[in-house]
Amino acid sequence: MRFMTSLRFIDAVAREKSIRKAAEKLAITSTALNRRILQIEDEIGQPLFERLASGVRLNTAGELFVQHIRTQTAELARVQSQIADLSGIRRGHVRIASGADTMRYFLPETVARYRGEHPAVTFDLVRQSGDAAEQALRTLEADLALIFEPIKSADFQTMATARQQLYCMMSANHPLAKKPMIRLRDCVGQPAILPRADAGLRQLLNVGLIRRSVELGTVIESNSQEFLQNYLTHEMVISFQIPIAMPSDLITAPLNTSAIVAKPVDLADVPAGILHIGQLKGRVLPVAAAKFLDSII
Amino acid sequence: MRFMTSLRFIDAVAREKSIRKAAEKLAITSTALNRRILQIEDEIGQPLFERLASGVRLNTAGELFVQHIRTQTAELARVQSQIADLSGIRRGHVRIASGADTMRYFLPETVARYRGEHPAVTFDLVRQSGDAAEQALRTLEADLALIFEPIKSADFQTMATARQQLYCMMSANHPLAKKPMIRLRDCVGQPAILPRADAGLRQLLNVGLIRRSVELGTVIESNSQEFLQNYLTHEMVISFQIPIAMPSDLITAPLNTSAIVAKPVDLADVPAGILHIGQLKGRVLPVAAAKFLDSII
DNA sequence: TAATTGTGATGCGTTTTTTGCATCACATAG
DNA sequence: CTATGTGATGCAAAAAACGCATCACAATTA
Repeated sequence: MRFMTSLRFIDAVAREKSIRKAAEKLAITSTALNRRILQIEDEIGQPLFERLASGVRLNTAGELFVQHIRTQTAELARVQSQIADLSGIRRGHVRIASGADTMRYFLPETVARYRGEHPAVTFDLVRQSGDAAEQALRTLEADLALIFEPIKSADFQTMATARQQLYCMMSANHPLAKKPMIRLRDCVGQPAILPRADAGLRQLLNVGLIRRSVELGTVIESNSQEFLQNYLTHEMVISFQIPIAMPSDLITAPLNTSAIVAKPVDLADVPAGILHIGQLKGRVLPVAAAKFLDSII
Repeated sequence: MRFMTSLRFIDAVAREKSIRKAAEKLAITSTALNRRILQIEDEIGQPLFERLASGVRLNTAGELFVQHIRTQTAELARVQSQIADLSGIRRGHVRIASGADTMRYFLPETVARYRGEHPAVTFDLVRQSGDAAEQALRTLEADLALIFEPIKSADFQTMATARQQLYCMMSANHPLAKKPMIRLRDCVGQPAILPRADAGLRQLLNVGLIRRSVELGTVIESNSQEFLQNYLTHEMVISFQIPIAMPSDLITAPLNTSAIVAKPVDLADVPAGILHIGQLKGRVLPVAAAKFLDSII
């Protein structure tokens, strides 16, 4: 990196405590090195080194500046490696960070439909917690993020939202399965298996439970959607889910022979949560990502 | 700052989304600007801009790099202003950050003795909490720090230590004043005035109190040493202090007519705390500070 | 005390880099 | 098809960086 040359030189002189010695290591003459230092000191407006008979020595200003140089150098290396990691990124590529909710049905369907129309566009889909997804936007590791409640960062710019009512899921022969709608008080003491605390769904549910003073018998926590749903066929427990993470026929055709049923939770107990689709605030998205976002909206 | 030129240029092009427009604003020709950009892109190893018919546009790598440029620019400005603030700093100057403990007697005596031998050396003495003193070392606002327990940062390099036994202070006609040594159980329920929670002494004392299950009647908290000590003559309360913060004759000549007495707390109840004298790890101190440090040791 | 060694600073001619002009190739709008 | 705007490139001029020789100063050595 050309523009770092003078800074590297100053760092070298600080380490060697001698312009001539540093010049030798840097394979230039001492005069050239000396003049670079004088120039920087001139621009800073005050000396960075004390001149001694035995060489040079950083003064306090110099220590501050060298400290700055070293952190900047490390930062630059980090950015460079991050850019190098990007080299595989093709144009016409969309990178999406999302929670597990949308990875089951919504994103597979949406991406497949889009790729049907634009086969040249490729995708990266990273399953992450909401916090991690926001972080991925910030570091430009992702173009879009789908986050189900709550949005924590002011850097997140919501481009579209979808209301998602909470559903209670259970085996078809569970006592609660006969009700058309679930109240939280129906669930008091029921053995339940829940997503972990970092999931937006869990946080939404917790608020409702506290408000209604209802305690569940939480027997299992897992961050695996597949586990939560498949476990329902093995033990008489309840779980919770949002429609976007369920097979569409579970709600639209609830009279089928499926072993698992989903019943809506009364909105008076748990209000609908909001699924946010968004990007990093202020960022101008790559064309492919912007087009895909349009198609979702 | 000369070495920032190419970076400033890239930032300008990113803002203008056009090399020619940016060149005009920067008062150079578009060819010069174009070549600077090509050169940086060559060094990075991949393009930072997409070339469109209507101008240029950052790609993802470019966004990362420009993000880096902007933070670096802000950081540089911060360092520059910090350096500018330093311009008043004279050579032969020592900057010390310390808690209140050492400001009363130890530092006045030590600095005065040193200045007797080296009248040209000047001093800055800043009274701070332990945490703040460590921070001052890190930002190079101080050369040396004196901290009485606990050291929290790995950046702190202890150069010398002094064991300090805890003393209990009270009015000379306080019931406890007759004892040659104080046990914590003697203090149960005694009205006490204590330093605030960020003082090392308070933390040391708390550990002892919890271990011995002793509760004091804490009537006043203050971060002013003067208040704590002078208040003892007005109300029958106890306080605690370490020798370095007390007038030397309080301990060496306890039979004088002073209205206030100090009695050691049994080491089995509260172990001696350690006063750390140190600097920022890895730093080469200014000559004056190094010499002064030697004289303390 | 005097000579020697090692340090950073500086004048000057040379080399390298940067810049500006003219021009090309390309895309878009009219 | 033309006109306008864009970034890229060859070439010569201008500017900056460089290297050599040398100076001034301080510390060390003889």
